[in-house]
Amino acid sequence: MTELTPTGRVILGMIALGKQTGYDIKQLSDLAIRHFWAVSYGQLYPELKRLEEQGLIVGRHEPSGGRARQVYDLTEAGRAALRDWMVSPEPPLWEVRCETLLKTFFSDVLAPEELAAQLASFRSVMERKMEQLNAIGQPQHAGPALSLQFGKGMTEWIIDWCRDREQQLGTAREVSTDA
Amino acid sequence: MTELTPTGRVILGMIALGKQTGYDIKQLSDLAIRHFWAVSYGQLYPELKRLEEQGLIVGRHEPSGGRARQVYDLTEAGRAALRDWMVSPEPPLWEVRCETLLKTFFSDVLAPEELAAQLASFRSVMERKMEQLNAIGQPQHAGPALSLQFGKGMTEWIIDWCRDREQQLGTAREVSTDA
DNA sequence: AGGTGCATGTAACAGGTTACATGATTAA
DNA sequence: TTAATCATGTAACCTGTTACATGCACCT
Repeated sequence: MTELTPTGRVILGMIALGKQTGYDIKQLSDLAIRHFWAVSYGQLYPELKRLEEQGLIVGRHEPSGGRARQVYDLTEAGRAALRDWMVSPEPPLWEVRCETLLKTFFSDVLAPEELAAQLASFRSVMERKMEQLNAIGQPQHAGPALSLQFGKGMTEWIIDWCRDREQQLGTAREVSTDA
Repeated sequence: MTELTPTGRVILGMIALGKQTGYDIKQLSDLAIRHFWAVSYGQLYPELKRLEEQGLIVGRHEPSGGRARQVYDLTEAGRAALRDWMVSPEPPLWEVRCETLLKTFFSDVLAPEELAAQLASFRSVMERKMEQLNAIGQPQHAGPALSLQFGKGMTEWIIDWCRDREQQLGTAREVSTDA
């Protein structure tokens, strides 16, 4: 069984969706999946070569004009490896790194309005993310549409949570100044 | 200004909360913050030494019985560095890596029940996480309580989302078999 | 002529995980 | 006596980011 790296999986999936060059894959990744999976050129291009060595993809040189351009397709082995991963029963990876939650955890050394400011800063990051998600428009395929819907839903949930906490922190402040 | 690594920040925060040894910090990290921030020994111990070299913490050797034990405290510089980070207006880091969303994005090559199975597998990961969060009990401090509340809320939101999608996929299946 | 987009690539670095090694203490 | 817990540490590895370098094509 061929071992597939995380980035390798993304590449196979993207090629299956019809993205044929490293550049194309990067474009779509940044637009549509970076909310839950980041891809960088530093991983992408070396990984394309590795996948070709493993026989999971085949590339052909197909310049567009005088511009160098490498076009990839899945091999049968590649298609099989993608499918194996897609239906694998292994517990899926789920990782979150949230600096604001870390600060929240340690926030007993902060004044209420300082914590509120941190939550507001986080909220504005999420609001910008929401704008980007809204700018995408309805995807043609069901899979991308579903994952976009998840992204919007979760982002909204987080925005609401922050707003609620900020308000509570503000109210608590007022009450304690009144007293 | 002293540059603080991500793990360095966690350490300073944890020492401020009264955790004095590498082991203690790791215990509390695994219990309470691993849902949004992971810490490993391989980072922890080298980082403790680096922080001491930088003068942000001071350690003293304080064996418990014949058992080697290094106890750390914040210095004034360390307390200042922690505070600087805590109130920093920089846009905070927010990163998610979700394998199931990746599969969802590529799911047009799957049958509906195969995608549903993937979502169910993800849901069971989140349900186990929820059990762990429920096992924690009400924290004494406000910060930890807040971050726990976030963790529970977001986990529940995800569980609900998965259940809804699974049901829709099941229903769609029935309808299409009926037709 | 110059800026944006298409297109590929790498070197240096940062950050983190896994697996292993070691050994004392404490409770069953 | 033996298993769990306390306690520290590192080497090898993996994965990924950042910053840079290169150059053509197309539009204005």
